[in-house]
Amino acid sequence: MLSQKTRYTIRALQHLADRWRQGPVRLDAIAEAQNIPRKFLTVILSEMVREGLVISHRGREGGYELALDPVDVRYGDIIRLTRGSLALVPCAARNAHEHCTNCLPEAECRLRGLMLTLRDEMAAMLDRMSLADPIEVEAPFAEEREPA
Amino acid sequence: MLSQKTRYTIRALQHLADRWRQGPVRLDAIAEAQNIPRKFLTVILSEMVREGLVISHRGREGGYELALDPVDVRYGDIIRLTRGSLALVPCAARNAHEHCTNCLPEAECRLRGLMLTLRDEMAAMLDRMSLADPIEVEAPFAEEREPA
DNA sequence: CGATTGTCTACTAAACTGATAGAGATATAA
DNA sequence: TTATATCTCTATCAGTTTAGTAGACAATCG
Repeated sequence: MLSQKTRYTIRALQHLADRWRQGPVRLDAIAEAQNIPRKFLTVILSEMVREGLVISHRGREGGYELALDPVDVRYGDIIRLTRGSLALVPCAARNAHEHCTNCLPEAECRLRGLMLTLRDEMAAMLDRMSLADPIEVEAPFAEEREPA
Repeated sequence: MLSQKTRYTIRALQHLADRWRQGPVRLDAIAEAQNIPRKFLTVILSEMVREGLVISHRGREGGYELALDPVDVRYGDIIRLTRGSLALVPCAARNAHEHCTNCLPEAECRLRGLMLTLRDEMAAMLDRMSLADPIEVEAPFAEEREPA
């Protein structure tokens, strides 16, 4: 699962991407439009500024804007940034590799083999899509109803 | 990330798959070979028995065996079972669907759109692979060394 | 019987997560 | 130069989840 924080981050960045080159967007505007707790969003956006993905302006008329063209911000990058890695298992991370605890030697671990392949497939897709892509949304699933 | 428990589960099932039709395998044998804490493994295997994936035999010469032909146990099933869902976000689960908290309406959420596509890709791969597949392992990555 | 092996429920310590508090820094403009 | 609007940073917190353990119990075999 992506953490709530990662999800907020992605939606905040999408919000900024949609307003690319339209001047700074205030934190409160993002929080309200995206339904993200205000205080939590300050933490998230400050982090994005530190990471260089977002530029901030203080004072009147201040706010946030994307530091890069949306087309250059790929979802894979965002997730790697907030989560450390795309992999579903530490030993399958290609960037932030770590050994798993209580595992087999990596050279023998089929779970690792499988998870590496999966990671690469996920990466291929997530690194193909950027904040500039119009993602088609899908209708919500029919609501499951409580058994009467 | 997959939880440690899910990883243990998968490796335990792989162990049983490798010994399919060779009689019951004792818990201690699995724990030792797969480097899984003994007591924790009891919890895991009992759960698998309850789910019907594994059959147990008590007493002398007892142990565990897979309840199905390994070819019929797909990785997607195992993960759905232990983790509830393959999706990276609750609203993108096709089986165990749940709304995300503090999100946009699902019909408008691009994060959901993206995560649904990703989920489907992951599912395609994980449901194609079964415990019977010989997964090619990959050499461990070169060790990063501490800066001197 | 008694040794062996699995089953079940409860419990716990540690880590993580989501969120908030509040003092501080900076920019603008009147 | 002061008032105000904004963002920034560090600390803290309560709740949940996770990994793992304890220990009494049940079944099977010889």
